Amino acid sequence: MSEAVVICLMGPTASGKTALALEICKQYSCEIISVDSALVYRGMDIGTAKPSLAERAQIPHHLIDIRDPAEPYSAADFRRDALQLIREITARGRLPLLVGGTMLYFRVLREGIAELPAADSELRSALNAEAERCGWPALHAELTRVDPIAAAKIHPNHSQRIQRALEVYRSAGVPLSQLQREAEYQQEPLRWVQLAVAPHERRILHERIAARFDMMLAQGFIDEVATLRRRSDLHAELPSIRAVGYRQAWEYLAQQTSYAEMVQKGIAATRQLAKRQLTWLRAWPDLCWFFTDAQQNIVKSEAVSTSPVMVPGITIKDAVLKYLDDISI
RNA sequence: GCCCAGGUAGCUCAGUCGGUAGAGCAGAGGACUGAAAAUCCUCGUGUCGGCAGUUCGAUUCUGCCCCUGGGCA
Repeated sequence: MSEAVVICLMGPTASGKTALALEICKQYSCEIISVDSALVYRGMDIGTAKPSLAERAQIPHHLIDIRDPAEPYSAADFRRDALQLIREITARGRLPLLVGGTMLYFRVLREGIAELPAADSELRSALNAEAERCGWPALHAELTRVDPIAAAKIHPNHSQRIQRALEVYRSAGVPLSQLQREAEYQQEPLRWVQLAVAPHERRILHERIAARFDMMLAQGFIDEVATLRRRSDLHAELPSIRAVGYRQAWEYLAQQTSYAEMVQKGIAATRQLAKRQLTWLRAWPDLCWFFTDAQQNIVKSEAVSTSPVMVPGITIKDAVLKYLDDISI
């Protein structure tokens, strides 16, 4: 029996992944697995550009609306959930189509993740309190004593990673670097088809991001955030509320910024997200790239092994479907 | 028309007691193992509004002009 196929559709935010995924679903019998750390949250729809209920009624979508905004979700949770879904979808005789822009999730899914203690909110507050008193470089110095290998890879200002490394050491009693070294990553026996889509010019992506943010505002994004703010248990430190757009709207509703400033900062934060996603993608192995113009037509493409000729000028939908056909999916 | 305050990086502004200038934001590049839409690192030459004067040397002082606020008429 040949190994199961998994299609990954990656790209920066606002590159058109969602629409393209639905086109792929028209040709192949797929179920979509969302690879997105913000789409997991219920009640966060407009600002995350979540696929509509109508779209989700057409094609099964997974890992959307699976958490309350007060609850955490992690890369390790994602790996477990996604592998389970891939098995189930394949068993149904369908094709898993993974779509999203959370590149750490894609990496952890393919390459595995070490067995580590889960996040511990009490330990984290304790570490935050210590950092408040003596600063992160002092905690980095402590990490150098207990786990010099991890400390060498972490910048003294990198609060989040210093905190995590100390959290692991204190709760497991073993250095993070040792647990990572001892981890055995088993490769899943899957055939990965990895597609990347992005505008060939940054300017086009920036225009799409600005237009989409304006559209979200017109669709009632501020009301959506106001509804979240009415809950007493949500606050600005939660991963959900720190999401792009939500953080800025939250500050605006708390009267910490003007409306104009909120719009400008929200758009800038989205651009910065897209830039980080592109940094991941540039270094990603075995990607088949599709670069588009403002009309979502192909400007050029870089296929990996089979290198089908991709005619510039055809739509990205046709180009991707042709590619999938060429490699006999 | 007169008076006042300004005109310095894409934006907001600091500064140079005369020796051609630097922060924040934006932007670019990079990193990334249970918060990842997170978090962190690196990157700053721009007719210092224009013209003239003083000076070895002017973005800085002086004069005139232009522009933008605000005030008085």
